[in-house]
Amino acid sequence: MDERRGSATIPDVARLAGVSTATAARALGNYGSVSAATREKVGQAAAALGYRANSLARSMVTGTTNTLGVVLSDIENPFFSRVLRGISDVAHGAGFEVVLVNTDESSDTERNAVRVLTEKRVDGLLVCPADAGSTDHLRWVAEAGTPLVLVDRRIRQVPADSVVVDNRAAARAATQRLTELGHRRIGLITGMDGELAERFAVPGLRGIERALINTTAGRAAGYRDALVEVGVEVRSEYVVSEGFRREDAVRATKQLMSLDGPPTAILALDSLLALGAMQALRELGVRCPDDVSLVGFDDADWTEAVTPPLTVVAQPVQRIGSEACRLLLERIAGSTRPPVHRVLRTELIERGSVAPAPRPHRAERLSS
Amino acid sequence: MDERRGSATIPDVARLAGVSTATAARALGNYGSVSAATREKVGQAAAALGYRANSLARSMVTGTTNTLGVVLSDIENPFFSRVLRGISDVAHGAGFEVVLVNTDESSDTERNAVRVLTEKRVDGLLVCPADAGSTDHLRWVAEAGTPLVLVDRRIRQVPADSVVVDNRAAARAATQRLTELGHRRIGLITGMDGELAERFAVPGLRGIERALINTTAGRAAGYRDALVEVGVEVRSEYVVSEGFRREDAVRATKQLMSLDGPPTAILALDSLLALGAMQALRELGVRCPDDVSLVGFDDADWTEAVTPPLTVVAQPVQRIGSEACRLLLERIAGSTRPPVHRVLRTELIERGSVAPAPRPHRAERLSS
DNA sequence: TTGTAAGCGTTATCAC
DNA sequence: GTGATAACGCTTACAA
Repeated sequence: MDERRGSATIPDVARLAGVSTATAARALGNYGSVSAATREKVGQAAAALGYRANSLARSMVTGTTNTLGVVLSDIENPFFSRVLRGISDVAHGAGFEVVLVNTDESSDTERNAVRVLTEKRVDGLLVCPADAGSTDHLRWVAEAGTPLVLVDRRIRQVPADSVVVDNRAAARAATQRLTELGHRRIGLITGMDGELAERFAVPGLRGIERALINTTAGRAAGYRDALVEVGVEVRSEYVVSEGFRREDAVRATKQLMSLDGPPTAILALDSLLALGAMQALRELGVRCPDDVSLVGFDDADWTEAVTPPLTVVAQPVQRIGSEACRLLLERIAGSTRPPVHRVLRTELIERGSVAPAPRPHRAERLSS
Repeated sequence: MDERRGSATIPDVARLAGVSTATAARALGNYGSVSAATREKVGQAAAALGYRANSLARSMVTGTTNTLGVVLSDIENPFFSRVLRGISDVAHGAGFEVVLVNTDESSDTERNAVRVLTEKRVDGLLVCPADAGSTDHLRWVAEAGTPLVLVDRRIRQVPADSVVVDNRAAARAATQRLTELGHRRIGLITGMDGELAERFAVPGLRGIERALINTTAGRAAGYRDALVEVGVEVRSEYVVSEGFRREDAVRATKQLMSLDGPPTAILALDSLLALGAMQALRELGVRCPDDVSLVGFDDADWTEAVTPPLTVVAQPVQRIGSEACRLLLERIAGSTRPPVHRVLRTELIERGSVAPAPRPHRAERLSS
């Protein structure tokens, strides 16, 4: 009724109801004990004044905000938006709000976000760390006692729970499937940025373990594992890194197909890259899977609808978020057990984009 | 250094630095005037104690939180995740945090979210309203003086800024392109839920204006407009609403194609529905665009990579978010001009999925 | 430039 | 069950 700016406060309500502020507060906040009669009176007064609680004041004294901070690379990326969905569902189910920050893989932005969020006194933090190198801010958070869970990327130096996927095993399984079908010349589209790609540009991808925190690197390692298993040399021409966008994968694929002994199969390390590979094959007039088999990562919604339907490594994306949030809530509730590290399983979903290797001439096999 | 729980406060820092709390606060908060020397002293003391500001306390006294509340239907939906991206970029650029709530199109959840967010004293609210029917909570917000901007859906009863797309014109343009190419039997896959669909189940979609706030309804109206323009009767068999998921669109498409005079073109009202239509055509062995032309909404990343590349109505999705956020920031900065309603333009992107109507027998034309 | 002291709107601790 | 009153950590007149 009374539409004053700055709205009514508990003392206002108390005055109108003819009780003390303490009583009014108890009635409005549903704590302590209040008689039914006063509760009613206070409720009416509050309604009449259009009273709205002030969470800030409450948080100041209770020391809890019922808010979680979430720091991700890029919410526009379907992977992260599904992770966030998992987080959000669990959080809201438990009565927590979610404040979100995009880092765009910038470590500085991340550091700043973590600072701002702790200053806002979030009850806990979910972070998908941009860089495994600079982690002092995360260590600081963990050690300062703010509950923290690492999402999708684990960093050993940070003593916090984590939820990740076994990227290495996933890529290995996908590559194994291809070698089983006789493929020996298998292209890998990684999307790694220049710096990272250079680090791996050593023969046989041997630089890779150093950066296993990195999702892409883990997958690349799995690819190598599978090749080594069947005694195939890892050749650097077959590993291309042009960037993470679709157009980059188009270029990468064309580059692969223009090689002297072009690959008979391609593994694309995420769904956008797979999309680009698919587009490139179409543009080149190369038939999939007849001429080239294609395997992607992430079971995006289009993978089943395209022609041919794409064989993919599916990750439990939403569960990454929900599990992480669940762990965080346990910490917030007071759990003090040592850091937990959940590794979720992936699944190879076989659809139409993979076929046995064409023309498996013995000579070719040996030469690759 | 000193890792006490609950961390250091301004008085602690002040004591260590040998100054008053006011001075310390001024130094730490970068306001008022402090001599370089004291600033230095205070800074050192703060570092030594591991001081972190408490935004809650600051907000209590300043009355501003530098936080925006964002209420959307479903962050997992690529459309909303891109809207959010637009919001987030503008917000962070201006020093605001974003707290996000998913409503899943539930009006109750939305109402509750709005309450919680105002109690948290967000500086402004961006809402994509679930239901045009129950809007008292939004009116309340607007009238209580909390800046509010409606995103992607306008509600006339709520006196707030809004940013939307001209869905009707967009669908009309797409349909017009099809009629220009000689198509007369044009299927529409709307995805509307049962209740809504029923309301429109009157001949010629004449119930549609009543719910024009609804995105889907606006598009359906545009479809009708274009047909009416060329004197084609709107036939209800050609308008199917099986739901919003891909599988629903698959069913819907198969239903359309099994009609006596099956459509020669299909308009799918969002990107997931287009995906389903595409899948269904493949499963049916119907060639696109030779047998049936297909137009979708939203320029999703896969639309250019599939075979054939999909003709779509592109919306400036991210700009919906960024514009909305910009308007909100203006309000927060104190603008008191009357509500602004931005209507963003869409663009028909013609790719390979549309071709002239096959076998345009005069008889068929008239009969539809 | 610096210090004193009065709030901001709650909850929490006591008495009664 | 109810009422004073002291925090919570900060900003902000106002004075010095």
